[in-house]
Amino acid sequence: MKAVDIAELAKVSGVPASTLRFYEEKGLITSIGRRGLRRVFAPTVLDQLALIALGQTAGFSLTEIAAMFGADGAPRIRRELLAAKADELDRTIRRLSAMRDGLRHAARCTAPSHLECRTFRRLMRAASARRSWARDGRKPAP
Amino acid sequence: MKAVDIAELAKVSGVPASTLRFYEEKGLITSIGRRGLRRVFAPTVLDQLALIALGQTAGFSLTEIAAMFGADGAPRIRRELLAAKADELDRTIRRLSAMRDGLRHAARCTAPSHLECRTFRRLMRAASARRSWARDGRKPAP
DNA sequence: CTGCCAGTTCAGGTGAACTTGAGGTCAAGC
DNA sequence: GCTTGACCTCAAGTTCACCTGAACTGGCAG
Repeated sequence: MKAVDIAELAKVSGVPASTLRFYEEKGLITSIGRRGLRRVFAPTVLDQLALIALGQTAGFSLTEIAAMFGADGAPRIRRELLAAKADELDRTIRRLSAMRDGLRHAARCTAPSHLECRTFRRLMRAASARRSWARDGRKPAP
Repeated sequence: MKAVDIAELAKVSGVPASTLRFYEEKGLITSIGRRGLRRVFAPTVLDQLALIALGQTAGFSLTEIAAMFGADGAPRIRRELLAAKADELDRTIRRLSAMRDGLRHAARCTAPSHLECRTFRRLMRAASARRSWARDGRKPAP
């Protein structure tokens, strides 16, 4: 496996050089050395980048993702963390699904104003209720 | 219906006073007057706040939400916009579902490193591929 | 040897959605 | 009448994930 410089890495990964530098500064990736001033990366960085992309899509912050790499750059992922994120995603998905259905309904609902549509108002209440207990961190009793 | 001052509105709506002021500045809500210095709001603002919360959960930005109110504060929502957002949500949901399933698998997968798990690598590839064409705005041919 | 050009560092900017802090004001209670 | 405390304004700060620009450096072509 041969080393790649930042331009090549940017090209094959699709990640802009500026972002690669930013990631290195944040400790998400590591350059294996320099050729002159130029960073040189091991090809395994591609895996790390893919992992970063994955983590982002899953909703992890860059800081959280950084914590998932060992000093060697190999992923050290706690499985409970993954399960927890999966559960979180599940909740998000449920919420978004309700939202999508509500939007679909509202889109074809014939009430003169959306405010007069029951489904729409139910959604509105749900959304504001969610915010209320998101503010103080507790869910009201059902 | 009686008017409410900002403290009361904050209490019943769960939205901090600072946020209410911010929303007013952004044109999302309107105070009906002042009592001394204090803002006084019409109770209908509660509906607007609920609508804002709804829009946010649906993924609209505050600017987009602002555009959904007429000058009178009554919602003027283009139905096509709702349908479009519903479609967008649909795509998001699909993506997140795949992610959730992948995470669940990875959480109980017994491969020594996640990098050696097929499912995990498939997810990784999907995530980086998605980013690549998100960067230049086109989806590769299937 | 010289000059080019793609890389480098470092400071600062972006935008979204708010929050915080300093200093000012006013209606109400004593 | 004076104090108090909640609200006011305006500027600036915060977080996240980057991007931009200016000034600089070094390998390589000629």
